[in-house]
Parts: sequence; C-alpha cells; structure tokens
Amino acid sequence: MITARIKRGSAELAILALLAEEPLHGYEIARRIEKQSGGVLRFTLASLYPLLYRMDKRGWVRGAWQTLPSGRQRRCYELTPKGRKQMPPMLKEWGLFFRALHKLAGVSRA
Amino acid sequence: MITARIKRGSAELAILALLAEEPLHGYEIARRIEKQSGGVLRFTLASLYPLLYRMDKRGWVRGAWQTLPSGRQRRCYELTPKGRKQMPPMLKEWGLFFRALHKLAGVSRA
DNA sequence: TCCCTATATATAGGCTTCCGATGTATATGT
DNA sequence: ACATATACATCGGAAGCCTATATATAGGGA
Repeated sequence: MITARIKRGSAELAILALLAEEPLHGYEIARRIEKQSGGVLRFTLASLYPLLYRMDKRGWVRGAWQTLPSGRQRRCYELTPKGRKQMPPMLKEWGLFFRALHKLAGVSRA
Repeated sequence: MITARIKRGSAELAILALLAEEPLHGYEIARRIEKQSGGVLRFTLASLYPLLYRMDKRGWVRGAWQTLPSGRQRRCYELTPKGRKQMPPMLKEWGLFFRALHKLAGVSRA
C-alpha cells in the first residue's frame, strides 16, 4: 500500500512541474510559483537555491551557467529524464494525501 | 491575502477533526487516523503524544485521566471551544494550498 | 506456563525541510 | 543620485515528524 507521509515536500513537485514546461533559472522559478499559484504559495529564495542544488545532486535537474548579452551570469535549470520520472508518484502521493485529509477533516478544493 | 505555507501541519487538523466528533484517547486517535484515511495517513505515536501536549498547552484540547474498570489509566482528550475555532481557517488554508498545487502541478483528488 | 500481540503512555535523539536575516553584485527607471 | 528589480548565495535556527527505546497491563494461543 502506498502511504503518503504528512510532509511539506510539495516544493520539489512544484519545481519539477514548472521545469517540465521549460527550463528556468532560480529567480524565475520562485516568481512563477507565486504567480501561477495565485499568490498562495510563497517560496523564499533562501529555500529555493539549496533545494535546487539538492535536486541537481540527485540528478533530477541539471543546472548550467548562462552568460546573458549584458555579460551577466545566471544558472538555468533543466529537467532531466530522471527528474521527470519522479513526478507521477509524487502526484499520486499528494492526491492520496488530499483525499485522505478530505475524508478526515472535510478539506475541499472548491 | 491568505498565504498557505508549504508545511505538513495537517496532523493537528486531523486530530481536531476527530475530536470534533467525540472525545478520544491518544492511542485511539492514531488508530482512527489510519483507519479513516484508508490507511494512507500513518502517524506514529511518538509524534502524536507531544502533539497532544502542545495542543493541550494551547488550550485547543483538554486531556483528563480516566480510570477504566480494569483499573488501568488512560488520558481522554476533548475538543475545547478554542480548539473548534482553529478548524475553519486551517481547512481554508489547506483548501487553498491544494488548489494552488493543483494549478501548478495537476494534483487531483480523483 | 510461556510467549506473542494488542493496548496505552512516554521520552531521547536526530533528520528533513523550510524561513528570516544578511550579503554581494548588476541593471533599469526616475 | 537613488530606489527598485534582478540574480545568486549562505548562516543560523525553528518546526514537524520519525526511529528507537522504555514501561506496564490484558488476552489469546502453543
């Protein structure tokens, strides 16, 4: 039986989902999480960068330095096949968790 | 704007929801969380008891020792009015959070 | 009789995950 | 000139949960 632990780990899923659409750099990821969640999910940069390094180390994303025309540097992250494989089980686990919490406490999406 | 932090804190909500139906002792709470969530939410007793003490300290629940006919003792927890008031905002926050995660990553309840 | 499981509470120690505060540096608008 | 936005980075710490362990009683099966 799949058991969904009670945990916050939704940040990783959010990042994977964003990078599944297109490669992004850190600062842009944070902005999109806030924007695309309607301002609900706030995510500080102090949380984001260590998270990205960890996901890079695991091989879920691959970061590469870019040099902008201005000469400025930034790190662009791309989803790897291994990272893409992580998504379905995470989606399933969160779905299960949500349904369970709904059954117990009546949490609704509406 | 209400911002839902990314956190696991669902345990407190689950406990409040169970105690809203009827007073229960710790061991029974853990059993019901597992049972009523279809085995999805697992919750170790080592997490549960400190949580109950904290909620008692905050005045959300009130624990009282019972002596069973067998002479055995156990602690029965009851929801307080203050505890009941915590539920609607928590439900709202979790609802917002799930909608946001659904928008971002496609987490579904179905 | 002895052991195993279930019931019931409790604590120590530690891990993961996230946040606040702070720092550095460049680009852009006013 | 100055404020704001962009962009990355780290330190320290808090929160929330788990593993392991301890204690003690009750009931069932070998």
